[in-house]
This record gives sequence, C-alpha cells and structure tokens, in this order.
Amino acid sequence: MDLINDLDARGLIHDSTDREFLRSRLKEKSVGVYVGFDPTADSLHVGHLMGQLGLRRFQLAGHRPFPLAGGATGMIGDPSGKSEERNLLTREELQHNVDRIKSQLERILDFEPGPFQATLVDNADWTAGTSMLDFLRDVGKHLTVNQMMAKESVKNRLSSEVGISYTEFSYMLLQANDFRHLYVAHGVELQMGGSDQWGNITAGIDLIRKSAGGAAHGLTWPLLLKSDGTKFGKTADGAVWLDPDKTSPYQFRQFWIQAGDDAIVDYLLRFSTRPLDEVQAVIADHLIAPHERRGQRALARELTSLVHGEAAAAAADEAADVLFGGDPTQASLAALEAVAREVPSSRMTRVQLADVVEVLVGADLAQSKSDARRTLEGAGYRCNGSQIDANAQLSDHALLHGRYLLLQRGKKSHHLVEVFS
RNA sequence: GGGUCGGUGCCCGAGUGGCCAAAGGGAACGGGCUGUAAACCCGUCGGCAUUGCCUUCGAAGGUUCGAAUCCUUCCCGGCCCA
Repeated sequence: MDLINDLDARGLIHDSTDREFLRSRLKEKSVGVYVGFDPTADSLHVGHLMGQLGLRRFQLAGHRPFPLAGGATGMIGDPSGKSEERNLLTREELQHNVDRIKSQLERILDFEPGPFQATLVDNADWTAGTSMLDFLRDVGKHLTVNQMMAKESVKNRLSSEVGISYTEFSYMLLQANDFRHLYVAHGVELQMGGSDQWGNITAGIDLIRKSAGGAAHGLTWPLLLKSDGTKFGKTADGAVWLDPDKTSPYQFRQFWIQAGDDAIVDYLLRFSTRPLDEVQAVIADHLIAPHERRGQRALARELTSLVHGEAAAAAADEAADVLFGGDPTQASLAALEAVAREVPSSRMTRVQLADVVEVLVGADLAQSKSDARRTLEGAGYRCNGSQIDANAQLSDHALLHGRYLLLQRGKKSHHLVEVFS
C-alpha cells in the first residue's frame, strides 16, 4: 500500500492538491516535507503530535521531514481558526519557547545523517533579517489582496466584529514565504498541516508557482475534535503537554488510557505509527471486549514510549497497575518506586501523621481543611487501599515495605507519603 | 455627552432591609453502579472551628439595632438618543 492510501485509510487526509500527482511524486523520489509548529507556549501538546507523527510517517516511508519552529511567524500570530486577535508574545518569551520546542521536535524523528534525515529549521533564520521593502517586493507582489481575502481564515474575521489587524492579515504571506524558502533551499515540495492551514498552504503553493516557477503540493489532515465538540487534548486540568515537567509520563499515559470507546478506534488509526494491518488487528481485538480497553492500552504504551522513552512508559504502566489494579499492600518495592516517580509524593515523620486532615491538605488531596473533612465524611479517602474516616489514625496502617503510605482521593488522585522517623 | 437597564459564589441566574453563606441550574468533587468509560442514582460544593465565628453579593463611603437589598460618589458592561 502506498503512503497516500495508508494516510487515507487512517482518516488523515482532509484535503490535498492533485492526489494522483502527489502519489506518483512520492513514489518516484524522496520528497522534502514540512510542518510548522507555532511557539505559542513553551511546550508542544498532544494536539501537535498529529503533525510530528505526520512527519514521522513520511520519514518511515522514505521521505525527508522538515519540522519548522515558528520563531518568526510566532512574532505575528496566525489568525487561522482564531476568532480573536491574539496578544503578541515578547521576544524573550518567544525565544524561550522556540528553544524548548526545538528539543521536543527532535525526539520523534530521526536526525542521524542519512538519505532521509530530518532537518530542524526555524523561520526566524531567513525572515528576521529581511527588510520590509524587500519583503513587499519579493513576496507581497505575487499575491493579490483579493486572493487573501477569499481565504476562509480571513473571511471569517472580516465578517466578525473583532476584525483582523493588518499584522495578522500578513501572517499568510510569511508562511507562504517559508514554504518558498524551503522549496528553494532544500527542495521541500510538500507542506502539511491541520485543515485550518489549507489557506496558508495554498498561498505558499501559489507563491512558489509564480515566483520560483515550481510545482509544490499541500496536504491537510482533519482537525481532531472530541465527541462533545471541544478541542482535542484539553482535559479539565488543561492541556496535555509533551514536556514531562508539565505533564508527567504517567499522566500522559492516563490521558490515552482514559480515551472513550467512541474515540479510541479513531485515535489508533490516526496516532499509531504501526503498520495499518497491525493497527487494524489491535482494533479488532479491542472491539471483542471494549471494557478491557486493550486499544487504549496499546496506544498509550506506544505513544508514551515514543514521547518519553521506553523506560518511562514501562514505569508508568507499572505505576498504574499499583494505583488501579489491585491491593497496594501486595505491591512490589519496584512497583512502589515506580509509583513514587509518577504521582506526587512527600516525606513526613510519624509524628506528622497524627492529624489526618493536615496530612490530606498537605498532600494536596484537599483544597482546605473543610474540604478534607467533608470528603472524609463522604468516605472519599483511602489509605493503602482501605477507606478511612475522620477518626482514622494513619500511623495504625502498616507502612508498605516499611516506608510508604499510599493515600488516595476518589479513584484518580493519589499521593505517596514516605514516612521516616 | 443625555437617557436607560444591569454588575451576585467556578459559570449561568434568583434574591429589593432581618428567616441570606445567599433559591435554582450547570460545571466540579466524592459515594453507588461500572470498565480508571458513558448513562443513571445519592451526597458535597467560601474559610476556620467538635453547637459558633470570620470573609463574600463591581469599588469606596453613608443611613440603620441590622444591608446583597436603601442613599452618595466612582469604576465596568448592554441598549437607546445625540
């Protein structure tokens, strides 16, 4: 099966330029392909995974990926998919974000020298030094305002009350210029992105045709929405980040584990980089017994391993076994040490255990003492797996392996206390 | 600038002098059921405290024994007029 059919079967093609032409082009040579990532935060999140994995699929199929960090475009702000004008980041914030994101982009692709090696680029490198006059002559001249206003992203904002600033209106030109630069400098002839990027991509294709006399291609994937229509990748706690300091490998794993049955089949197809027939086997296996969530487990393991490494993924699995699987008092020391790495923990003396309410607040398992008391009242806490009440003496519980107490609020909040004397 | 309506707890939204920490709904959290799901049922949902106390109803003052509720000034938003 060729790459285009593979992407299509996975539901990853929303729109593309001439598909047959693209298909034959991808067959005849190793194509340079780029995806841009905007440095609006100091970490990428699961939403960006789609772009990173898209590049990975191309690399695995023998093409050359160019992840792009938007050091220049981030200065402006992409109006696509945004209903309001964005606030500009300071240069310092932006530089910080670009640095952090670059290191994340380096994880998923292969940068070792070779015929299909990935190349990380930053559009600030070829944009920052360009003068306004040069830009207007070299880029602006080739695209008409008429075309620009016809793009969906611009049209939406023109008809809304908030309008669009000249700055954001210009964003498209910068992105078009990026595409042309990569086309000329590295032979990149395909740009990919979410479906909201279609207008920006075609602007680049136009620019390349008019000013460089070349044929470039575009491909977009459907933007992922949750079944309730809200943005994918946002949980009640906020975004699910790729940065382990912002979202731990354990939490990252849990995000996928907790995917609903209605979504997981789609997620497997779109996020797994395993061969399609293997993915389909996983799906078939999953559908036999959805309640066992084999699909969720498989995808969680694959992605956690990809983003955080195999060791962290294994530790996260092990920690989850202890937290959700069974009796903590039966857990091995190694498993508890895995838990200690993945859930919040603290060290306390035996004496500090005396006041249950204080301990729960201190462990961040209650917002206030009142909250702790109320939740105790409602049998919401467990210590080492057994429910406790307001009169509980934590020191009565045997320490796990002579060291730990595992506190739990409800089913999903945990805290490990290491007790020393 | 003139007029008018409004600003209440995470959100929406009742409340027009004491019975108001403030109805109701949603979100959230906990319990039950379950599959670490959905739906559903139950409970909690300002803080501190073992009957009580403290801080909240845009802000600051004032009236009153007592104010989210009345008065004054200010700030912010909607609508209408200029």
